Amino acid sequence: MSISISLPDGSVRDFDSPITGFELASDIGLGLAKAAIAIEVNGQLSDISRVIDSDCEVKIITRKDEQALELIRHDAAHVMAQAVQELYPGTQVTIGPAIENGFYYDFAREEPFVPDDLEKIEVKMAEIVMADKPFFREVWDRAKALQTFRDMGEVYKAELIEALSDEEAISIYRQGDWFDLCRGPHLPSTGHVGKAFKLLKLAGAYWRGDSKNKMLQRIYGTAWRDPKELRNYLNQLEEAEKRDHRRLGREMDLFHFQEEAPGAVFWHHKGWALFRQLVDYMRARQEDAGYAEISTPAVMDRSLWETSGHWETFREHMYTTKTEDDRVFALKPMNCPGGIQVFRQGITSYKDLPKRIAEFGKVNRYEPSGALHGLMRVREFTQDDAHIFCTEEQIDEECRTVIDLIIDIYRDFGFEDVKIKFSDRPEKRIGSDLVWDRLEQALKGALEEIGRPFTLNPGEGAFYGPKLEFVLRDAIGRDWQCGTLQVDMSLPERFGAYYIGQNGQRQSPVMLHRALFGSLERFCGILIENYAGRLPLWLSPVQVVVCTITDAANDYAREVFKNLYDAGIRAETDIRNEKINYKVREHSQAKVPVLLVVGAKEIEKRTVAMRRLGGKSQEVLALSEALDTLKIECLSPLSAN
RNA sequence: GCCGCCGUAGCUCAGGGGUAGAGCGCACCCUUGGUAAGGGUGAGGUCCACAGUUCAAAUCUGUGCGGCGGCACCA
Repeated sequence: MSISISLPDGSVRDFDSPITGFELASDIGLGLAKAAIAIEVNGQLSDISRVIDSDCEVKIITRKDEQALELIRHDAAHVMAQAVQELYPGTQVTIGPAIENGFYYDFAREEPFVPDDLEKIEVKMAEIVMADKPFFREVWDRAKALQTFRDMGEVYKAELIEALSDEEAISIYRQGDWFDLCRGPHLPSTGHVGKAFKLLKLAGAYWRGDSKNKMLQRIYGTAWRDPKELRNYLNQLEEAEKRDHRRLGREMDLFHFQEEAPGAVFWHHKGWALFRQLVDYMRARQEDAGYAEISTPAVMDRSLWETSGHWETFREHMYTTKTEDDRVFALKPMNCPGGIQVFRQGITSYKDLPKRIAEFGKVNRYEPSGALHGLMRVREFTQDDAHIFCTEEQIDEECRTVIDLIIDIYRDFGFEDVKIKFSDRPEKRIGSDLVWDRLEQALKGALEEIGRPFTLNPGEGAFYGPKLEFVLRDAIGRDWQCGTLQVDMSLPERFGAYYIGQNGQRQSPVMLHRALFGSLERFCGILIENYAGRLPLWLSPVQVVVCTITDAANDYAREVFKNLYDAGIRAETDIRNEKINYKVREHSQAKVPVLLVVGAKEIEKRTVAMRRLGGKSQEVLALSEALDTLKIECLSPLSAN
């Protein structure tokens, strides 16, 4: 019997009998054998001790490889579990995978862990790592495994074993006296975890991710190849914290929240300036794209929500109010029912379709308290909503136009990386399966025609129709869901909306629901974080501050300001009795993109000293020249097109 | 909603069973200074709310509200 193993460099090695990964590495070189921590067999990561008994492609994994991180993290989870069980006897282990940037382990224990426990656990983990116990893999008989874990009182592990299919091997990994049910693979020994790990936070997590189940205690940690990488990562976390829109919102005087209005934004003048910019921009884009803007009531009678189906499918998220005369009203959680009422006025001919009706609608949704998060998840927000009423034949083109518009608009805000998710029928839905078939087909068809890649999100559609979601990636690699496009035949029918077809008969239109920013509030949050507060000039709440060197320049500063104001630039003057250093520092920290400094020299020559945010130096320009430059730079991308 | 942590000056935070603290900010005064903090003086607090324990509660206990980190949710 001979086995031939091909290596990544293209070479092939033949062996007379099965060999382990370690033996293979030794055969290649002693240095490699020393560095080897795992192998990849036909692309599948595996223990270094694994026996190779057939022809295959093998890659020896060392600490330098990307896969090493996954192993280190997974092993760190095991080491943590052992540490926890040694420190807190009676604690049950459940699952503990490697995740992006780290790992976690879920434990079942009556008493809660407290933050101080993390330090103790870390110390114990370090001991286990120092002990450098080898990981041994064992395959157990199902009955034995079940019995063993049950005897140990590990009911969650027993449940996991029961859930494993018959053909799946029940593997156990042992590290010293401690062992765990685990699919593997693992590093050669606990020592390989190294020192670059840190426990980060405690959290609750439902068993198997289901809120009907018991809540477990999760401990999150991070682990890296070496302390330098760890430090790097921790710095990254700090940096991310600095661009947190909630912190910047306060520092830049954009908005605030307070107890009496949980999940609702108090927009300050500067934040509102940003918000208004977004609305102005979108309004112009939509007008160009043939939309007509409307506005509909915030509070409407219950009967309308019963007709729309919201009362049935969405009620727990709706704010309602009962009036003196015993009528029940609801605060709108969506704009679509209102939009349909406008469409229903008068008689629409097929010649009038498509009708694109837009609304910057403020909606209120009673979100679970734990979901609230700054501007990103609120209970009251504004959608750049629109409803396109069209014929079934027009779905395709309208969808394609919307998709193009979204992509184009995101680009104007600096987001190039946009992903699309396609969601089909959910369990809780209205409308017949036949209609769902047609709508899903139509939406998917439009997407395919455009030729943009998309991923499938089964069962995640809206209750009235399938949808697309547009996910953009920000400057530090986080994904945000913003735009959405939904196809709907149910609501128009429910409300008896119709148009007169070519044959003179009433027809029910198709309704496309779409939002591009999604929530204006959230989009503001995303922009703030994406730019770390340094918004592009056209979006900046304060574009220019005119700073004086001494109060002899006050009049000139006012004149410069007047010029800026007349040019439509959002400007302020700073004529306080402070040194220029102080003013520069303060406005720089407030992320003002342009400072114009004026003193005696500038007055005399009618110039300004322009300093840009982040710049080290300044440029002295004639006032008129500075105005011309700024006028152009402050324009929104709209005018540039 | 669930688990854990937290709530003290405008902000960031220290303290802690018996007159409430710092830095920054703010006000006033001095200073008119050329590109990331000039100096001095001063004002500012129902220590989240309610209940309980106690001679005495900002401090301990409970409940509520809110925030933070996760989980679940995001139609």
